[in-house]
Amino acid sequence: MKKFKRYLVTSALPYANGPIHIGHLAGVYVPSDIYTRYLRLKGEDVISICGSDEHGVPITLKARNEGVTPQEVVDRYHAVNKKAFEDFGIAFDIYSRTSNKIHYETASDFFLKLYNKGEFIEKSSEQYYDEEAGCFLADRYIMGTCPHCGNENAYGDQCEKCGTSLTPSDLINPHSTVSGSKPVLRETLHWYLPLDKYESWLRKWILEDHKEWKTNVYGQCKSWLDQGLQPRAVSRDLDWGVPVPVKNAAGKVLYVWFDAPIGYISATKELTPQWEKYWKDKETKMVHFIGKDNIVFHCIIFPAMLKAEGSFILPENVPANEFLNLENDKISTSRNWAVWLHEYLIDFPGKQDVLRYALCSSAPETKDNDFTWKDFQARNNNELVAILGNFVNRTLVLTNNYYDGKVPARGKTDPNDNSVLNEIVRLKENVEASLETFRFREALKEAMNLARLGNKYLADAEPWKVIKTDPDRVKTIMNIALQITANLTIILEPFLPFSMEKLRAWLNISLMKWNDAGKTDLLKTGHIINKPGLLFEKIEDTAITRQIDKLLATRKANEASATKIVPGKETVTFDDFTRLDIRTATVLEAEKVPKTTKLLKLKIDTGLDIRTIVSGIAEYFEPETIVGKQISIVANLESRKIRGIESKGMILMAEDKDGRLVLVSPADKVSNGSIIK
RNA sequence: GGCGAGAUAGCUCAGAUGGUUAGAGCGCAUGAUUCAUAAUCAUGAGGUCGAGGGUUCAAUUCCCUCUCUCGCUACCA
Repeated sequence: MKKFKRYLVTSALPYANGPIHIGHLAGVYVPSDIYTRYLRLKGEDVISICGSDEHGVPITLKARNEGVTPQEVVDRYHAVNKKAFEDFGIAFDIYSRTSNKIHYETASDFFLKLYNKGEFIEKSSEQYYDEEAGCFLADRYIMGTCPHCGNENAYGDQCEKCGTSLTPSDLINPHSTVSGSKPVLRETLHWYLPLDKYESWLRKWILEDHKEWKTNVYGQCKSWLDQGLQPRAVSRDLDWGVPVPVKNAAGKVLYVWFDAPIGYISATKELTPQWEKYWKDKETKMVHFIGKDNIVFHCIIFPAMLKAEGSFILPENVPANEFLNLENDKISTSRNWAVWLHEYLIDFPGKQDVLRYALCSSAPETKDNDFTWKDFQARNNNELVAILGNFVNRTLVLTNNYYDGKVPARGKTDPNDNSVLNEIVRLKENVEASLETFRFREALKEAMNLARLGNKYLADAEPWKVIKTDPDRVKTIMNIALQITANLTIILEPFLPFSMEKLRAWLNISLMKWNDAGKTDLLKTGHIINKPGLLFEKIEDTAITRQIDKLLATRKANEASATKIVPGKETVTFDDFTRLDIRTATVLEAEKVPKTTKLLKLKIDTGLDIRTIVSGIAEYFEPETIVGKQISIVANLESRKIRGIESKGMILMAEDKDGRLVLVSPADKVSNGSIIK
């Protein structure tokens, strides 16, 4: 394995439109923190970089909804998250933010460098524009009626009612949320990064030179590369972000995906004037900790940007994790289905390490995983308390009872003693090997095996019995138990920093180096230790029940809002109504449109004619069962080509709250083409 | 529909270039023990390794098809 002089560890910049939850922690920040602490313990030159990602449309939207400025929104969450990370013991060297001046400069410079090198393509396209407000509209700023479910408050990119993804032109009655006016298409100029230009280089760099990357990461990259890369716009029309630093770019900012990863660079600049040695020296190992949603940005796009710039190093590894679920349900900020870090820190004061332990133990390293409060409780009570806390407690209590807290001398050791002492080294090496390959669950398990080893040693050696017959032998036993305890303070330090600090205070020692681990004389004979307290305490059912009840209340609230009836629409005239030509018809033939999931191609008899309608109902109807059914259609809807098939009209469906579609049919058979009025 | 990842004991996960009884932790059962927060230690029960086919002397491990979960992507008038 190549040896590096220094390390640059980055953790995905949390988006500053909401607080941090356990999903972020398990996927990104706990692993990156363990890795960083381990490297520091080894005495490596390492810096850990993070900060708030503060640009982008969702923040401007949130600001608008709350009637405040975007800066106020990001100030709020930046403060909350910075403090929560600190309190939780995520030891970044810097937690910066992308609304900083230094970031604006860095991002502008980066853009300009590429611009001057001619790395961008300039292209104009048509975008929606609000003539009243005088600005271009992001998809999110356009609202209208969802063509799918009739929700009048659908966004231009997605209908939140039925989950359908949309483009603004799909909307019925589109209007700008800025001024309420009807948006028009207008030409606008943007810069594109031609990712396709880097495709073959990326292919080699990832697929050939980094076969050691995690399979989920490698596979995802391969999938993107095989699909072929397209030029990607690096700018957009928005007034919140880093302005595009060239002329004729008024009202344009860098696209958030372009400026966010540059945030790693600007944060490093802010941290140290020596930033370039971390970013531009081949002997630096850069590692990006991210969640799986970020793979494409960190493995494809950002490396392409760095490569285009020319002077930067590339990541050695991108150990992306999968997602964490909560009590069998996807974590969701908007549905409030989450355990929020800042709330956890209030509900479980002083228990940072318990959450760190629980999240690391079941981190979604190879597939999505589930966090449950019961598991959290079990991890604490059966492992931290029973195995680790208990071993430490018995050792320190016995030492205090027998020797008044003075470390006894180790005399002659027997074969079992020796194999236990050797085992310490072996475990240390195992932990190290796992950490180097980003297998944090395994590393933690091996580290805990040291406490298991200690418990077994005490049980086998039985000092409480031997003390009656051979007190000298007990000195050796307790010396070994104490050396194991001292080793724990090193090996578990990256995982449980708060508890190990406590333990060091009881042992009356200071923090040692990683390479001291494995030594069997960490505590000198005669060294005085202090009276211990409890390293961990049991978590009672009531505390767990309270958390589960909190989630149940959330679920109930969500269900109530989900079953809420869509509000009535505004009054229309009778004339409006009669403009719609709604009729009965009969399905003659039905077949699935090839290579689609939802589309059914139907031939129907409308009484007027036999025509084809394509409808997105294939998930709820088998072609065989729908043939012969009498249905209702809107016969005079303008025709539209779907998947190359001319669709004339629309089939009427009732959509249940769970999204299930049901045909709207006449109660008795009537002749085809009967008017519905 | 396309692509990627996954499916192994009640739970969380290892693992095998194909080869005698498939592993660990937690949970569970039994026994031992009392220094310790009813903690610990030992032993044990639990798996046709997602389903079906194929290749092979031999497959859970290789190949094919399928099902389910997650993600990306196409599609929904």
